[in-house]
Amino acid sequence: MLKLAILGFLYDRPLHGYQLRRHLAALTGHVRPISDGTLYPAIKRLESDGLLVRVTEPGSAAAPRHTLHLTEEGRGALLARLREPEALDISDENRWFTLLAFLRHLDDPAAQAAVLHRRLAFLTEPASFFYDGDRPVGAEEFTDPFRRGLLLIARATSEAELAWLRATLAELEGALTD
Amino acid sequence: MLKLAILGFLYDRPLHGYQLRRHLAALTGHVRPISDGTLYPAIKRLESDGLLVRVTEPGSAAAPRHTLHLTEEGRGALLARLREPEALDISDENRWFTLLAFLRHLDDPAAQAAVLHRRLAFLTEPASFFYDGDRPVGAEEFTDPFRRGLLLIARATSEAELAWLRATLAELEGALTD
DNA sequence: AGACCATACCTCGACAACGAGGTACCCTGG
DNA sequence: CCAGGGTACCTCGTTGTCGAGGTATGGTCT
Repeated sequence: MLKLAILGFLYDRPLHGYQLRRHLAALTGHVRPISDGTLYPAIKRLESDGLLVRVTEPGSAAAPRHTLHLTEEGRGALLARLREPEALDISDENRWFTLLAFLRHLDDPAAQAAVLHRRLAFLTEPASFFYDGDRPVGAEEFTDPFRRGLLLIARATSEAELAWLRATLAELEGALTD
Repeated sequence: MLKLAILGFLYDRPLHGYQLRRHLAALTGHVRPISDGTLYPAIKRLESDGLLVRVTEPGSAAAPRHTLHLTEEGRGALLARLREPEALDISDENRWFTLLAFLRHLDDPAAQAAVLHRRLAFLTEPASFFYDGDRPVGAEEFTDPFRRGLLLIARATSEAELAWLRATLAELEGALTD
């Protein structure tokens, strides 16, 4: 997820580590802050994989800033990841949101629509949170307000997203046949 | 999160590993499946921490089943965790949902209300996903449908949850003053 | 009898993420 | 003049998670 977000932000423009940290903090930070001890090793991994290069800028600020530039390989890696996301990128809320934040980089409405279709399929799949043996237990059956709320919120969330997905798919696919 | 879920399920009734696995699969599995290589070491950790005991049942099924029973310490650990959740339990959707699933075990409406208040405070905190410098960028400003959708869905989700939180808090606190 | 699947449990190596700590510089205010 | 805070980067040990693999038994289908 971190890898995806780093590539996504750098696709727009080169940034140095600290700026990247702030962008990441805005995107996912209020939910799950990323620490330095996570970010910098991740950058190193991406560098040694050849997805980005660090350009040292001697001037300006306190410590020597390493501006991070995506390589062609890095740009390709991002696009490949966006085009064919892993199963977890589709199902996990946090990862899906990260993917959504950068899906615009994929400059192909058909491919974008395909990704949205995968999310649509995931959300319309029947799934329950609780089972009594093999029988799914619905929200109405719970006497405690918390599990009832859990199911209610999950339903409201997925309905809001489904509405958006269907509208956006119609838009994208309308543009295709023009 | 896994620890919380294991303790939560075992609080209701003793289970053996395989049953636990199925309960976990229902609760979080469609979003983020847990593998055996995660579950069994987690059980061992809880055992060596004295939070549960394994009782071997020689009869019935294929392999000897180890039925897992919470100890008094385990029950206490769950209640303590529910009573004073970590910051990530409040902010991270997945972890919050897990917490919500077991909050009924906390047999004290005031403590339950306190936890909901923390989530309420978190959700009403102003936070934006994207910034242009220091200025937060709103949904309306994006031309790409994906970031716009991201913000729209996030808003719808949090509104649904806020409505439920407020209603449930009123209920819980109404019960307190009776 | 043999193949196959579900049940049930476990280990191992690899890796991602974390927090705590450290280094070093600049600027501002007392 | 120097303390404190922001900028900027990095390391290290610990923990959690994963996937791939292994072991074993009971039941079903052919």
